Amino acid sequence: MRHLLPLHYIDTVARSGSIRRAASKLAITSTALNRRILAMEEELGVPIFERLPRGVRLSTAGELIIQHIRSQMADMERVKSQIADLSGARRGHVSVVCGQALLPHFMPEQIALYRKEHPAVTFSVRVCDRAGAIDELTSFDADLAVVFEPSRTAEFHPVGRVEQPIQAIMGASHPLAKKELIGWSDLLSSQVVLPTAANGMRYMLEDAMLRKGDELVKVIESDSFDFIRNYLVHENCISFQLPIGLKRDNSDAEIVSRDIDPRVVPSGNLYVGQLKGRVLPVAAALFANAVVKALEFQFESSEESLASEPA
Amino acid sequence: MRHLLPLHYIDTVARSGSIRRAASKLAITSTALNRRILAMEEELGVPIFERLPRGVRLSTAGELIIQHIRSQMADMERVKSQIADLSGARRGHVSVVCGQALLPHFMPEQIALYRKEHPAVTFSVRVCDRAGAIDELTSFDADLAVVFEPSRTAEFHPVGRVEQPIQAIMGASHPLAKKELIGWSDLLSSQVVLPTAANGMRYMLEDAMLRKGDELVKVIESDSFDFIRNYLVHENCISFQLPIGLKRDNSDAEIVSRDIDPRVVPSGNLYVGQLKGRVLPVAAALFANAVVKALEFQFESSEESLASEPA
DNA sequence: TGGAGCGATGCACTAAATGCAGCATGGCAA
DNA sequence: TTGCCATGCTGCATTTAGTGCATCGCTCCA
Repeated sequence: MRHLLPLHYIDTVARSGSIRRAASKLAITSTALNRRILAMEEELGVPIFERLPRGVRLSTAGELIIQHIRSQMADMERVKSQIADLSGARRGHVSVVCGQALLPHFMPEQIALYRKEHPAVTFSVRVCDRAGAIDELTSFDADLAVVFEPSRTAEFHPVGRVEQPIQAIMGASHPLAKKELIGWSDLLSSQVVLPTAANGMRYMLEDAMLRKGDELVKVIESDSFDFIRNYLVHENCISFQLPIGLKRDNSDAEIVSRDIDPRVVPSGNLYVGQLKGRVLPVAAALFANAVVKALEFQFESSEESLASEPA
Repeated sequence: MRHLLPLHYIDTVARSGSIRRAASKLAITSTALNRRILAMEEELGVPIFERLPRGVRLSTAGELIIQHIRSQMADMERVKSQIADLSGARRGHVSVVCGQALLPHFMPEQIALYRKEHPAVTFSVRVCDRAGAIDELTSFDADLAVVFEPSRTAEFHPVGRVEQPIQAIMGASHPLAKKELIGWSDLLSSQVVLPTAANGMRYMLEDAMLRKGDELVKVIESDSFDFIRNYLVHENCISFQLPIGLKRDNSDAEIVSRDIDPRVVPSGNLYVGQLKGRVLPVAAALFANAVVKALEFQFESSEESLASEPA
């Protein structure tokens, strides 16, 4: 799209933090880019960027503009996707951010299922913590977010929700593996491996500790669920995971999962959501729909799917 | 704004119905315009216009695109207005469509009041019937609509509402001027002057006739309230007007207004609204606010102002 | 104090956009 | 049917806008 090239330029400069860096990304000279930006600021009557000795930064006006630009570019994508939809072939790109629990089973399954129906639709999947997901949505870098206990913002518009009780996971030989329900004293007497602070489960566990006035024995902290899971094979520790991140038939030979007393750690919610006020491209909207349906089906929730804005 | 010049071109062609006509409006040659459009369609991969022997018409894809274009241009105005707002001076343009009842007193007062606070804000006021108002909103030709009983659409997002009982108006010497409350039999025995079909009051009166199974004696029909009012001075007829269209202190020497039995003609609603999903420029949003407040104050309604989208 | 990185500017150059004249086409009225 | 008009489209010369190169002045940092 030729006419929003200038917009793309500004966006790139804003992301790069310097005109020269942006220029090299855009494969033009810094001169040309610089002058386009000057011209823009000229006709706008307001500087978009503050000039710093080491580069540029968005001015207050620039913040407004960049938001407009990103929404404009995203909306153009939506229009193109709708046009493609007219001519029969459903094509387009869906950009999803999600928590790590979605990575092992749910997301791959869902995307594969969707792509079986619409092979011309491409996907990008990025991992995010609760706060990062919102950022990705507001910067229009992601169409959809699937997050456990997202940080509350007015920007986040939930389109689906399903309850997810946090479960304890451990190596098959762990003593607690014999119990059906894990209580608070079990947790206190165990060595625990925790996800890092940005994680939604960690957030809820911290909350539980605060209420109980006790501290868990944190021996290892990691931002990788994959690492955590594999570590439990080697040492008798306990960690945590959401049902959606576990094999559905509990067929993992190395790792077992156990319910936690809900009075100790209450259930959290897994949300599917988008940026408030945005109209998604057809492909993304349909995928969101499919995901919400799948969640409700898999966890036989009695929850109604949240009402979504009319397209 | 240079970068949305091409968009403006397409918009103008769509409105003009022919490339040559649009070109002359835009003060360029038809050649240049034609080629820009061809280029656009080229990079979009889809024709935007259908070529007819007498000009062009939007294709299905074009309909989608024009909607996108208009929303983009309107949003750019919003951004510019917000930027102007940053630098202290509240400026911008507010485009309002409203019913005729708003013209004699309410709108002039409100706009004058607002402009006293913000002299740099300019206004355009256009008169519309119930359906036309929605069209103006969806084509982004108007920011706000103030309409009596607007036609129901998902596109219309009400931000304020006030009840308006339809009143009977007549010359001061009319026999019914002696009565306080006008009943159905009074109306049937009178010669009535009616607004044309597109009008909201007419709509409600037709409804009343339908329910009663009686027909009023329509001697004159006009789309001008101004004409109707002045006609009543010359012949003993009855017509109708909303309270908001009448002098508040009932100080008109020539024309008197009387309540109508609410069992005969129920109250209608006057709505202030905008296009659903749109974020208004600061000036327009603030003006909308002021208008809603004024309506509620003037008619001492107990109604709450409807919740509006966060800006 | 010198070097590195940054944005801004003067100048020559290239590519894109424009205007002019003219083409073919399809409706419309005589 | 026939001439006429308005329409969208195209080749060519011209103008305009965008680009790249070399360079300046600035600020931070080692």
